[in-house]
Amino acid sequence: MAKQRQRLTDRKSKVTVSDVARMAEVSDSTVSRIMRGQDLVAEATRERVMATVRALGYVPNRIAGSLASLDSRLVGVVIPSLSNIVFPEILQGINAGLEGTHRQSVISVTDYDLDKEEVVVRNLLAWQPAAVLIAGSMHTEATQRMLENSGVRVVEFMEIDHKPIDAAVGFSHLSAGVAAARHLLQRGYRRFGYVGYGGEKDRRALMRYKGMRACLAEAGLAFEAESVSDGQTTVAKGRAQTADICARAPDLDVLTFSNDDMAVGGLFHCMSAGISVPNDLALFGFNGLDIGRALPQPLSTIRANRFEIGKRAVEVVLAGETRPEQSVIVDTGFEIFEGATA
Amino acid sequence: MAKQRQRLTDRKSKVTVSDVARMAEVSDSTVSRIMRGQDLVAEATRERVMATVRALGYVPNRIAGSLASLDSRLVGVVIPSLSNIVFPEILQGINAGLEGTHRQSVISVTDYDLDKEEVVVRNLLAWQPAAVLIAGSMHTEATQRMLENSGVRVVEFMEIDHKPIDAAVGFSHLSAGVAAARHLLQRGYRRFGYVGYGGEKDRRALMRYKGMRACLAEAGLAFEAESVSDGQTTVAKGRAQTADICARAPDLDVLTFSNDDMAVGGLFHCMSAGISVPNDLALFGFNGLDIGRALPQPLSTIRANRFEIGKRAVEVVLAGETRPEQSVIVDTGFEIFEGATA
DNA sequence: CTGTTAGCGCATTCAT
DNA sequence: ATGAATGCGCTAACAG
Repeated sequence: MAKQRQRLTDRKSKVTVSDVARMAEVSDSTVSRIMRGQDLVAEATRERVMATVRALGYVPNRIAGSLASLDSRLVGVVIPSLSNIVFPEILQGINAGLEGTHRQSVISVTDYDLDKEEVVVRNLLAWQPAAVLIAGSMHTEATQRMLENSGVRVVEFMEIDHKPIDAAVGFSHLSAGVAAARHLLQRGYRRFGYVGYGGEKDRRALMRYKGMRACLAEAGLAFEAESVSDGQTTVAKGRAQTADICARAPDLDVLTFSNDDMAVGGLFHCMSAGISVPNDLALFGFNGLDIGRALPQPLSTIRANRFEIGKRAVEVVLAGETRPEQSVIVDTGFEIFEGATA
Repeated sequence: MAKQRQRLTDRKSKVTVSDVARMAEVSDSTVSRIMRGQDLVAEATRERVMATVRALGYVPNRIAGSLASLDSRLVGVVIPSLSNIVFPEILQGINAGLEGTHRQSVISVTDYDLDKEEVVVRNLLAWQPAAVLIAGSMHTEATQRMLENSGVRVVEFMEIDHKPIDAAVGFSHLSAGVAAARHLLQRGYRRFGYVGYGGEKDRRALMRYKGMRACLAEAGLAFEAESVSDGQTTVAKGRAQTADICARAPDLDVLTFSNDDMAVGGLFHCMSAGISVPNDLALFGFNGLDIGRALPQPLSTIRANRFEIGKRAVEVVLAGETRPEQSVIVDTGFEIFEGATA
């Protein structure tokens, strides 16, 4: 009785199915059916029920619903960073893929820290997600085990240079590095410098670097100077590191960057310092960001499609609830964009 | 019996508190207490239980936990876009503010569509979040009502030019527009052009525009040419629209942009077209993005602190579970960055 | 087409 | 310091 009264006055007290059912003079199940859009209900009752739903401002409790149906409709997403523009782009692809399904993404960020990733994955699995989309292939043993044993679909995205837990969507960063170096060698460059960020933390940037180095080695060459910084990737760092490497190694003929942000900064340094690009010094990025194409000289780079990686990753998990016998690998590829800086 | 056996073989079947309790020979409540870090348990039992937790790979089900405790520990976040870099930056601030608490953010994107926002908010509230952080102050009537009646803390972030439902964190975009125009007038500019995106959809860009226009009007001036595009904000669009407006109105002396992305594109056009900045044409942006400062000529702009907006928004909801009598307004401010382009 | 009956997995009294 | 009982709000058989 007291509780009853409270229900009517306390704005925060939740309206439940039973409240709606009682007022509409039907059973709970009927309300539940209607709310879930099942079509085996009489049009008349549906309308009556919907009217009281609106009158009471009833919002179904998905927590209770998920518990009862053992389906949370959640898709866990684990990314290393939000400050590197490529990850928001992947999130856009994921959202696009999820659009129209009844699934919701829950995003967690690891800051490129594998221990943090472990915590984040544990917390995510606690929500009983229908699937987990996780950036990268390198995890702690515990993370690996949790993901394997969870039984849910797991897509490791960004890279495909490994045997996935369940599925992988992305491209080979090693091959991308090789392709970049080969392209630049073909164009006649011989004296290479490297400007990057993240060091050991961004394994994928490292793989591209290794790919380039291996390709150069085959040609009897090596990077003559390198500049690698910590933390996040920024245009400002690219500019500063380029200034630094130009001072230390003035005779390079091409600078390869871990990514476009850094390369754009490199170009800005050259503009300011009066270095003619690509005649005095050529620049080559990685990612194919929008900004690179809008520069006074379009940036030479390797394009990869982040949006598509996100979208395809979702498609893989939507394709089936259970893991396939054979792990799935989707190669979204990459392509050289010639541009005007190399 | 059959179910029992399934539990042991089927990797997907979940381990529950009861499984752990039975194996560790304690009651469910004891396991529950331990998992929640309550300290009124004997060290010996705790260790025994934790050992079986690890052995079974038990992960507590937060859905069940939330239902039982009526606390989801979720914070709903509603943003219009992921492609505009300012929103990922705000998300970083939100994550930073949430770090260490036991709260998790759940992000939804509206694409600047108020009807979509309504759907998204309804879906979010279904998860019984402890709070909702939502960009902007303009909502449909239904959205407004849902948020009001939800009883949870609601922070509208980005703008503070309105009476909030509960709290607002951000700054006055109108004032920012006025400040920009006043600054440029003081520096002697008289013939203004405007380059923007989003049209009616990005209300905040519109507010800044209106602020500028009002300030110009006071000085007996007006924008002599304008170029506004649809869709998302990109450097490429800024460049194209600047080219367009320069062709149509060659005698302007300053171009104001809806934001830095567009302004950077504008600068790129000028570089390519041999227009001397700021002598032939001055450029003024908005946001204070990293890239603007790394340009050969630092971009003149208004800086606003997105990270802080996210962080402060979280602080407001962490400050208390119930809405204060008086709605809270946090002004994170903005500042003119002189730069070298105006 | 609609109602009844049982849980989903856990947190929370209240005992002991 | 630990256990037993109750219910969070909803969905899923199963009846009718």
